Amino acid sequence: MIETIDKTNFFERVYDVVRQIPHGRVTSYGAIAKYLGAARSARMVGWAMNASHTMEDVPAHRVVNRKGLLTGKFHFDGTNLMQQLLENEGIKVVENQIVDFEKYFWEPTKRD
DNA sequence: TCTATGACTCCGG
DNA sequence: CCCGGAGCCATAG
Repeated sequence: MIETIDKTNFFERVYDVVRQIPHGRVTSYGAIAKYLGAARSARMVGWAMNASHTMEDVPAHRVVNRKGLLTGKFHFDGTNLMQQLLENEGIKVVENQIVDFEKYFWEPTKRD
């Protein structure tokens, strides 16, 4: 529940949304930012993800840019760890880009 | 307080 | 869709 989150922490709001991403689905930074009411702060979402390393329940690998490109894969420990995690969820990834991105795309507002 | 930065996005060509 | 440029804004130093 977003309302129950400590709104003082922008990061935690992002983390909460990311945690709500269904298994086998992905979303974009902009979608999250928009859901948080800061559509122009997509970069902040990415920034928050950078700090998500301290979190364990934050599937940052399910968050990609609007093109479905794994822009943050280099921030993971392994070179292709992010891709492996996505493929493990049934998502096809080629050249650091999610195949049929629109098909796997998940919008926070839908929370399907 | 001010400046730099970024796992982004939008816009025009 | 690709490319270059501009905008946005929270956090770090």
